[in-house]
Amino acid sequence: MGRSPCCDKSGLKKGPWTQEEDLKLTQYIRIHGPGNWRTLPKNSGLERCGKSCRLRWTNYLRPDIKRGRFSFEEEETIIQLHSVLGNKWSAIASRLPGRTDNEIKNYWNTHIRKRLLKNGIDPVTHRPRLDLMNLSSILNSASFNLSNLLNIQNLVNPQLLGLATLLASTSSSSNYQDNIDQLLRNNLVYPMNPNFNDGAQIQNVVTDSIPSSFPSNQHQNQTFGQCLSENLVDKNNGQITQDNSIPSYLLIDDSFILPNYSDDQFTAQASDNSSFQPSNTENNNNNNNFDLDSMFPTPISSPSPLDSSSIFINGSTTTTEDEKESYCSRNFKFEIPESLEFDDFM
DNA sequence: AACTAGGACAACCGCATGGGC
DNA sequence: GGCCCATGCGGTTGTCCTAGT
Repeated sequence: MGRSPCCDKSGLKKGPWTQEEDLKLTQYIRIHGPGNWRTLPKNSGLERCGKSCRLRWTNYLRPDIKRGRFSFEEEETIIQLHSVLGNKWSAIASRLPGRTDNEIKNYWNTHIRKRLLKNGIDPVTHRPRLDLMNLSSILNSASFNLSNLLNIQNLVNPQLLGLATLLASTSSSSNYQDNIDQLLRNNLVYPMNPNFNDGAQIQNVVTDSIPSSFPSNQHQNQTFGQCLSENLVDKNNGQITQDNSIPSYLLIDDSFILPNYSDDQFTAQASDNSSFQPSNTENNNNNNNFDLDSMFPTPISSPSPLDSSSIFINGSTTTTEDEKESYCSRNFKFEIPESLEFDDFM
């Protein structure tokens, strides 16, 4: 049986479209409008399959298509939507005016997906790659001395990996909130301000939840935090809430700053070159599962006290390459020695 | 300058879906 | 309800371009 072809393909042209063909198609649609794709080629004089005409029109010739490089905001939107919708490119495209599903799909596969992989994020689940996370236990294993062999200890902080593993693996357990709360109590993470499409709705809430010890009054225009979904924030009390539908890496990667600590405090460099030195409040939690102080040692590989990309400046729309590059990896940078095959971890 | 590998993106293919008859 | 057709969708392939050697 099998489905009959959409048109008789014998003698029909395939491959890249010529300017002449584009002109024919555009002029025909300008007069008759899109649709009736099966009969369009015959009526317009094109030796193309109707399906091919439709694709050419919808993906390339349509006048409302926005061409050119994706903006930082568009990229954020794609990542966010993909974490919720998966490979529903048309659904994602419907929320990005001027962008086609094909364009978004290509951009995902050629840019975003690779960047996520590079930064240890599974592009399908949007969670940290647990196989990478297992490096933590491997590195801590007394019977396994690869870290010494490769001098990798200076590149990967096992405890940070352990934290990520915990957050990822306990996303459906009650411990999850405990761990987040613990980090918040110790000012080791700060809820971040959304700079996102629906951010305005939750901006105030998140701002309110910034620890009082943080000298935010010095920087009226800058609030800290990133919360990619209002589901993460209880609008009534500003508390971070657990939502199992949100991939846990978002909580880690995009919802919290994991500052680099040095001498029990961290410094941060803002875009206006002013610096922050929030006080480090007392750690009153005696039930630490982690050695929190040592979780954020002197920056592992970054020369600056705190990678400036870890600060998300409210309202900032700057899109430097560094910012883009760091978007998916503000907190977890798995720097793998060149001598180590990245594919070995996959 | 020539060649090659990899990236980027346009286009294709097969299947799914929905509406009309 | 079943069939056919038009269209939509997502995965894959093909082609062009560019950087590196």
